[in-house]
Amino acid sequence: MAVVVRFAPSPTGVLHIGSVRTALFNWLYARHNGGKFLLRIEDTDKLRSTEENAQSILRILKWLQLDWDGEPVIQSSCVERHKEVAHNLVKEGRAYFCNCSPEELALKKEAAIKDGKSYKYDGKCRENTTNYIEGKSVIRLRSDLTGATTLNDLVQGGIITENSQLDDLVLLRSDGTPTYMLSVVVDDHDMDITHVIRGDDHLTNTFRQIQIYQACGWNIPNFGHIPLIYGPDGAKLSKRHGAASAQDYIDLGYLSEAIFNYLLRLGWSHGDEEIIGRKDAVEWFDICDVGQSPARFDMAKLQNLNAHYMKARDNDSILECMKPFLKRELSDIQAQRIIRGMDSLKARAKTLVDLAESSLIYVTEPDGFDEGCVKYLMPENIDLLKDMIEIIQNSESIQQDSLLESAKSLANKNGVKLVEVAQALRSALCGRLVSPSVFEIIEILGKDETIHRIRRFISMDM
RNA sequence: GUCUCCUUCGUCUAGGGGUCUAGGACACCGCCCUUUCACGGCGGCAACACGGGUUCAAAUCCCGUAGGAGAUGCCA
Repeated sequence: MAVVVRFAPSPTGVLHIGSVRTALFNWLYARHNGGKFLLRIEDTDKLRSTEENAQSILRILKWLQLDWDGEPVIQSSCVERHKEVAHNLVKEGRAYFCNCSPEELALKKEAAIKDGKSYKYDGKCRENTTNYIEGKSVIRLRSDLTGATTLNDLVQGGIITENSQLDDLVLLRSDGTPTYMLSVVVDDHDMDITHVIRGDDHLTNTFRQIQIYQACGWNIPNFGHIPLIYGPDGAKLSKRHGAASAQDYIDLGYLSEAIFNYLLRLGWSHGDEEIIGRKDAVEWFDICDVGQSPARFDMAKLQNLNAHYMKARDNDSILECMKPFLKRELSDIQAQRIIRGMDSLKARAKTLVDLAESSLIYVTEPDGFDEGCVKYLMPENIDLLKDMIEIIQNSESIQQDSLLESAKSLANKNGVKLVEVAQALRSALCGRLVSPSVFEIIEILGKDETIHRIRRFISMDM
């Protein structure tokens, strides 16, 4: 049987990082099995859905290279079909018109809670298949409330639920629009979905949906419910934990391959493998291997992975990725400097934000000096810097190895350690005490810029 | 409240009855490398939630307990 899966986000907000993982697992499952990965935009909540959100979801899937097959299905365009299915169900006696008002129901619910009982619709209108009141009636499924339903979940295993736990769910609202429960089932059936892989939060809904499948006389697809992603405190990951949307992580300076690898390893593993690229992921992934327990999001591990993938990228492509974080245009000479210094820069950065920040040394002279730099404006340090200016000026080549040797002998001559010379230079050139090798920086900056920055530093009054 | 699911180092996980004095990775700590900070190398700390069974043998199977999460909408 050919595998057909789908990712069905609703464009009522930004794409949650947990949804991205759901998309990833669906995509991997499809690609691993040579099946199809379809997309469905669930925009039936017209009030909250926006075109902008829909576009941003597509953009993020593209960013992660989770390519989908065919055109996305827009759920709102299937509404007539959903209605038709609901009304047919009434005709067949599998559903009915319920004329109970929301107020009436709310009262019953309140009473049930007061009695400490769980509320379920009492089936008052169960026999009504004829009296449809426009604008008032809803269509409810006549659920089978006897026996039990068994779900063989691909991730969670066998789960049995007593049907008596269910009640007659609403299929069509009083305004005539279909509910989510109906829409998903109809669309998944119409799209020939064979495997529904989705978040754990839908697990209990699945038993209701199975009843809809049965009422329609349709084949029930396979289900796989993947655990939700938690924040560091063990609650569902959300905005209050900081970054929760995919866009948040893009803005934080993470590479798509780092996100891909991190999300994949969250709840899934392949022996001791940690660094897993797309090719191996497709080859190794199986939904059955996804863990049953929820995982907490660990930013430190993501950062580690991101650092790895930044080093793995070639310098030109990493510069392109970093540009948006620079928030300024680069001249050719600035770009060339950054490229030359990139190997050293990359080794020190966890994110593109870090990288952009540290690359600034090749873009402009320091626009401020860290507190610790002041020390290097003491007379004896200024003398060292003046000597360095002379050395640099008189050097035929400012190749970093020879500069290092010169600095060593200068330090020696003055009875100080090399670190004194290096930190004085670092202060002058970078305005801070942390950077790649100062001699590398000098080599890349060139004689003129280096001497300019040192003189500027010496003349500073701090 | 009711129903459902989950529970191995701080975190992600390996483990599917004996090979477990429980393995890997991140984080953390120490050492080495070193002009700073990183990178890298080496080493260390650290876990089977608890209680009962089953078995010659249990992290692994079963049952409870506790804790956590989700669902219980005319939201999706």
